[in-house]
Amino acid sequence: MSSYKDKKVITIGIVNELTGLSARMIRYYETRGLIFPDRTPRGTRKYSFTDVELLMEIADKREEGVQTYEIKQELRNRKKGVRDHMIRGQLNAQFNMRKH
Amino acid sequence: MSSYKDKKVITIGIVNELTGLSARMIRYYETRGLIFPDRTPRGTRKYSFTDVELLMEIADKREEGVQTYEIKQELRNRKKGVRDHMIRGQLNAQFNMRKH
DNA sequence: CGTGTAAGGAATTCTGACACG
DNA sequence: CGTGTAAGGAATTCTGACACG
Repeated sequence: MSSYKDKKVITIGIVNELTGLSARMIRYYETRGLIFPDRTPRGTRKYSFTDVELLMEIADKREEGVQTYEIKQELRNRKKGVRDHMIRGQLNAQFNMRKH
Repeated sequence: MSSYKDKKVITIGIVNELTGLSARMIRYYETRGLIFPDRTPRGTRKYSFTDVELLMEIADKREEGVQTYEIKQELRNRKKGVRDHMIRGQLNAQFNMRKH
């Protein structure tokens, strides 16, 4: 299910190059619960390409004036959407099993 | 044609974690022409997942006692294989165009 | 040939805080 | 609330070189 896109291997400086967001902003979005980098043994943050994409979405929202808290709500709902989708998938699988 | 796998965004420390190869070895394989990282503006090396995979292959070859020069030959031939494959693809495309 | 290591410097990252608003 | 910045320290990376073999 996961792949290179989800491997957390990008340091904050590179994320800055990729997204245009300052390290300060990137760290702040973490304290606000929008993003969850891994850490190396000594604490350096590591991000995935998925994280980078999310940060770019966050940047867009912020430019529209959306506050971090609201963005967090949206992300929460989106996750719920994914969960529902997976549950629906499971139910369908069970249904199909009984059908045959 | 390219994707996340080919984006050069991984620093040498992370590559070390991922491959188990020492920074010294990783740099050495570069001087031997086996691997070609990008650089940040100030010279820090950046690798792709493809590079990481290649380094693991190189590590295997080295364990078998294959010298870097020989590994380079193999890589050269492999590239040639890719080129031929692409040329063949183009020829086939032209052939098929005339067929119809 | 391939890799380790000590050396010295430059650039990176981290945290907590003050600033503005 | 969101972001910049100066501060001080710790960890990273870089290059050129000596070592062994």
